[in-house]
Amino acid sequence: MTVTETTIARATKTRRKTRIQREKEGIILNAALDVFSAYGFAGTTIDKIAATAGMSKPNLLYYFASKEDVYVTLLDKQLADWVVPLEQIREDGDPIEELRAYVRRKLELSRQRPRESRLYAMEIIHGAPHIKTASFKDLRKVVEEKVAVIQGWADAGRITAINPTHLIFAIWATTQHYADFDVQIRAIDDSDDDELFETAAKSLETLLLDGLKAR
Amino acid sequence: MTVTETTIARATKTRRKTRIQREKEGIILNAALDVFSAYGFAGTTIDKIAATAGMSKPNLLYYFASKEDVYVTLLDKQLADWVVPLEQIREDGDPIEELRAYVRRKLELSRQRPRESRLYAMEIIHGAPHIKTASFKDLRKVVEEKVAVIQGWADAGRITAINPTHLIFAIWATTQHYADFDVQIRAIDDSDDDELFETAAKSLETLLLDGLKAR
DNA sequence: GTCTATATATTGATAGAC
DNA sequence: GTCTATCAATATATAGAC
Repeated sequence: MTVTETTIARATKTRRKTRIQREKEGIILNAALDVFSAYGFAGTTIDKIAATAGMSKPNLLYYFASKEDVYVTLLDKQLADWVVPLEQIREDGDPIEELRAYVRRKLELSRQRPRESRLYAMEIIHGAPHIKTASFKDLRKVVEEKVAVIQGWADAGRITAINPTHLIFAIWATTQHYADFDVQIRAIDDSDDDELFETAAKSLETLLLDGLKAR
Repeated sequence: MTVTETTIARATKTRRKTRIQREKEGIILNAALDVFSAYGFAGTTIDKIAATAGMSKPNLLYYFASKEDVYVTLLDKQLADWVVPLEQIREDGDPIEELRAYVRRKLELSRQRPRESRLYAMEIIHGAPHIKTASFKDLRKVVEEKVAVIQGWADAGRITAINPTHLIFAIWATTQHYADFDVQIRAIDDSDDDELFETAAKSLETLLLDGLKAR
């Protein structure tokens, strides 16, 4: 066996072990997202997560130090993804089209990742006890940046005057509502998934953006 | 002592006892609203509520049979108040003015009763395990009624075409956002309470209603 | 790495004295 | 009506065998 072969074998072995570990962690995190987003942090037991993930409680605790460890890992991941759609707004694009695309992205996330939306919403409603001040400062920085962009558009007369911060709040609120208040919406509206989200998208564009078109 | 006097004394005594009981229950419910809205149902302990209410745990359980009993009492109260602002929309009023007043009422509630808003939001996000199907049916009925009213305004050309159901969803989402996501909003916006809500009201009117004005 | 068994802590609810 | 003491049930986390 050559040195090269040995190196490859060792690297492969290490890599595979790591990959398996990551797979297990992925299974746990996916199960945890199910349970946390449905029952909240306090309402979730390690047993429930372990059962959902198809393993025993001590086995789960072999991969994560504690229930809080699992939760914070999940939350940090969500926080990182949180601002991405906002960051994608481009100053040099067409204002209405940029905002329209932003609303679409956020609504799409509500549809495709409602568990993440609910997890985040619950954490905020509870006063964000697990979110570091630094994370909020990062969010604030991105918001301030995009607020300046939108204000610039308004100043240039490319959209009508609006408070950009509250426009962003309104986009967050309306799009996330479809994930977070799903139960209530389903009790009121009988549309199937496709129809509901298509109608929501059109309605939100009309409501939030039609009034912004410079005349 | 005459019969009349005895009767009065007895009635007074009974009445006073009931009033005191109601006062105690009120103190407990207020404390419970504090704790439930901050920590959720599972995250709340009877001890925390009792301590906030300034009494012992067994004393609290003298007035309410269980933790769930306290919670459901609060939730039912909130459910009853929930649809009132919507019900107040009048078909024979000016459409934009009726909707404007509705937005104001909902925003005002977010400001003055944020705990109730958060309690309700958490219950919905968790899948509304304590809300009876009948309650949702009541809500649905009121929504359908007002959807017909708004649709009628649109059909008559008094407002521009919009999906009334999603307009109502948007009003709920945006107004409640200021109560439910308070922590996040405060991390982004430094305005004091008065300024924040005044700017929010103006922004929501512009965003949600300006586009609806018939032209 | 995964299991069973268990130590330790918390909590909902009750018993019973005053 | 209010208290102290306590029971019974859960749940987090660990010990230790395999």
